[in-house]
Amino acid sequence: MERPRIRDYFQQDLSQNETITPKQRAILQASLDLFAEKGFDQTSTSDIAQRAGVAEGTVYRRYKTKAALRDAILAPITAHIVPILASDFSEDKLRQRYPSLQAFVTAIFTDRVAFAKANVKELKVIFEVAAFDTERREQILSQIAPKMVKQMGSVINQLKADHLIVDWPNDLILQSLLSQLFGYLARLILELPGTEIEREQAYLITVMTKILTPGEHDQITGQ
Amino acid sequence: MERPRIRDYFQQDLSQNETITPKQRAILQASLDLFAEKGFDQTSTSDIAQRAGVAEGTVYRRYKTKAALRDAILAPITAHIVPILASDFSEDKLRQRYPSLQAFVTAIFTDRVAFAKANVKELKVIFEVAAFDTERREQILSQIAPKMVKQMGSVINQLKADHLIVDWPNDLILQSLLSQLFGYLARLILELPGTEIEREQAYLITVMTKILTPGEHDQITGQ
DNA sequence: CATTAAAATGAGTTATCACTCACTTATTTT
DNA sequence: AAAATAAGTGAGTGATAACTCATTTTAATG
Repeated sequence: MERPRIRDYFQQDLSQNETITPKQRAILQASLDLFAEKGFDQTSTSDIAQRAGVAEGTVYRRYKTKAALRDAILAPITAHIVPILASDFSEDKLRQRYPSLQAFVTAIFTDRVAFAKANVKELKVIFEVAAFDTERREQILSQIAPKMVKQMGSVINQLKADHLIVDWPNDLILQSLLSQLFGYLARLILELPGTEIEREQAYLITVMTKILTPGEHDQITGQ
Repeated sequence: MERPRIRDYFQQDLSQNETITPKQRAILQASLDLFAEKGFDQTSTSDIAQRAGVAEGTVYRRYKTKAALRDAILAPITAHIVPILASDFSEDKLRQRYPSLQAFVTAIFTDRVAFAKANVKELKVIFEVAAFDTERREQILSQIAPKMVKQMGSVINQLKADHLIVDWPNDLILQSLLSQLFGYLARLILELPGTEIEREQAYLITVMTKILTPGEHDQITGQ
């Protein structure tokens, strides 16, 4: 159940070249918390200073601008979200052959959901950027999407060869999987009321398995 | 293919009590456009004035604050999104019995997707508010969710009685449907690259039909 | 056409907030 | 322990942006 947190990768990143003081760490933590709570624009640098228990000048010691501060938070997310979401993940989970579709779906999803849970704040910050900054959104996507399509694609092809999965184009398969995951994450991030996480998770796996099971309804309708 | 637009309901709302001048209309339109493009905080009132072709003072004539301006845009959305998303919709589409699951899904989704397409800007503004304003999010949800659950629930029950749909709790059924819709809308709103709308829509219906078709995989797994 | 009311204007005010800098405190080096 | 370097401070600054108001323009009314 121990999941890597983006925070940890951040620490790791820094300790190689530079050191980070406790106050600077407090500033990063406060920024992350506040950006996730109120959004970037609604968070002032004096808010951050107050929450971190430092003077406002200290906020500007390491990071020249407020935007740079956000970038510092986002950097490890975009840098490590790729290995976590695709590569690293593939090493552990994608190499092996899956006996059943259910096994595949369960492996993938318990993993991804746990990761998301451990990094809700970071995801919220990255979603805010992606929502209104077109350039950055495309940049982030261009980092993540191709690798993911490739990695997952190979497993899907394997499952296709074993006739364990529906014979749809890979991008469409990924899309419906991601939609379900995305819908689940949205409820998680927004803390929608009446959400019983355990029950949902089990259901999510059932639904996705069902989507992917080969069957009679598999021809894609419409013109 | 003619879909009601939130804009129209807005106009309708106003013309009952007060009149709205062309300049005030231009201000509302400019606000909506800019809020959707850049986000609320990144839009200044002088931006709005410029886009609308009026003086900045004019912006403040009817709406005392910038927030009130956003509220004025949001009001008809939250007020009419309920009838459109649930009631009105139920009159037209939910009353009739559906011969097949596919017919049901197609009816529902072509409808909802067309509506969303016609109101992308409004949805974007409402999502921004919902993302960081907890109170408003809950308020909006409390308006929409129960009615939707009730309306859709009756149709789902009908389909259940005819054994046309999987025997899951209604809230879980709605959830997976909404996840797929939500995932689709996200791609639509964010204009993700490589999105072929027609193909996606057909696929969406196929996936949702598959989810809802009764079958062997229907017991919900997990502890 | 004259009068009155409403709408619109834009220069001006106030407040906020990102950011700076001269200075103090802590830490490391010699 | 003295000197040097780095970290931290907080009052201050400039710019921006929300908002006001005295005045002008437009529209409505008799």
